[in-house]
Amino acid sequence: MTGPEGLDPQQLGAYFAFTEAASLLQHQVEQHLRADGGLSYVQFQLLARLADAGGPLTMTQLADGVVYSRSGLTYQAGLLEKAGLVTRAPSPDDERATLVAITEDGLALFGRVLSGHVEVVRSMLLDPLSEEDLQHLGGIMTRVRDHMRALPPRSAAPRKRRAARSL
Amino acid sequence: MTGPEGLDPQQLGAYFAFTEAASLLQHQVEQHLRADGGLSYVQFQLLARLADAGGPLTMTQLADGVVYSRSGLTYQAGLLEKAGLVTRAPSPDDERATLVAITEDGLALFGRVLSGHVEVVRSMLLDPLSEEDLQHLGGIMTRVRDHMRALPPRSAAPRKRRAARSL
DNA sequence: TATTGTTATACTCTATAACTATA
DNA sequence: TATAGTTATAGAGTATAACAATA
Repeated sequence: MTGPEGLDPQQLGAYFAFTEAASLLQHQVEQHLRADGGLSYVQFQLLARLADAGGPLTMTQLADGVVYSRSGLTYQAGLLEKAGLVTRAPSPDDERATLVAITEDGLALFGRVLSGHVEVVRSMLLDPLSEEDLQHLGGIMTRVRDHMRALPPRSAAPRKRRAARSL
Repeated sequence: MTGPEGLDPQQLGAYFAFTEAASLLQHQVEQHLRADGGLSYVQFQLLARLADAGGPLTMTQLADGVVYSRSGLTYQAGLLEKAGLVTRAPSPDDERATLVAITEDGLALFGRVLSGHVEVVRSMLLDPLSEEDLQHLGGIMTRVRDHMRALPPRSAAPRKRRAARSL
C-alpha cells in the first residue's frame, strides 16, 4: 500500500477493512432493497423512521441524519407519497410544517422488506462475529459514532486551500 | 442460516452504530476530497490504486472492488483522462485491453489530497480509539470483510419474491 | 465463442438558489 | 427576520444493452 504519512500499518489496515466492509454491506443491502421492495436505501430509512416513530413526523424531524438537503427530502417524500407509502399534510400546530405519516401500505411494505434486510445483515456482518466480537464492535462503533456526531460539522476537513474545481 | 426473526438489541445497536459511523465518515471524506481536490471518492480510489500499483493497470484490474459496472469505469476513466490525471493506451500484450497509468499531475494531486484525507480519517475514526480498540477493530473488520468477499455475490440477498417495481 | 472495453441512453439522486408562506 | 418546505434546474453518477475488436 501507499504508506500515507502518518498512518501506521495497523491504523491503515483497520481503516481499509472498515471502509471496505461498510461498502460491501451497503451494496448488498441496496441490491436487496431494490430487488425485494423497489426501495432505495434512503427510502427504506425514511420508512423505518416513520414506522419506528409510531406517528407523524415533520419533514425536518424526518430528515435528520438521513438526508443532507431539504430539497432532497422533498423529492424522496414525493416519491414515497406517489407510491402510496406515506401521506403528507400540513401540521395543525405549525402551519409551516408538513406532517409525514406512514400508510398501511407503507407499513406492510416495510415489514415485508425488513426480514430480508435483517437476513442480509446477519449473513454478511453478524454471522462471522463471536459474542465477544459483537460486544467490542458495538462498544467501539458507538463511541466512534458519538464522537463523529459531536465534531464540528465542517471543520473536520481542515480548509487548507480553496475549493478545487471538480472534474 | 435464517435465525430467529429479529435482531437482539446488542446486534441492532452494533449494526446501527457501524452503519451510521461509516456513513458519517464517508460523507466527510467526500466533502473533503471534493473541496480540496475536486475529486469524488471513486475517483480518489482509482488514483490511489494507480499510485499504489506503481505502473499501469488494465481497466479490469482497476475496476476490481471500486466500481460495479464496466461502463461506470469507462466514464470515470474518461473524466480522469480529460483532467490530465491518467493516460489510457492500448496494451501491447493484449490488444483488447486498455492500460491506464497515472500521470505526474495525477500523482501530485493524489499526494496533495492524501494528507488532508488522512487527517479526516484520523480525527473522525482513529482519535477516539485506544490501542486495544484499534486491534479489536482491525481484527474484526478484516474478518468481516474477508467473509463478505467470500460470499456468493448475489445469493446473499435471497430471492424470496419477484423484483419489485422501483418507485 | 468468450473477453475487453466503449458508446448510447435513460434514469436516479443530489444540491443550490429562488420562492412562498407562516411564526 | 427567521423558519419550514417546495420548486426549478442543473449536474454527477450509475446501469443496461448494443456494439466493435481481439483472443
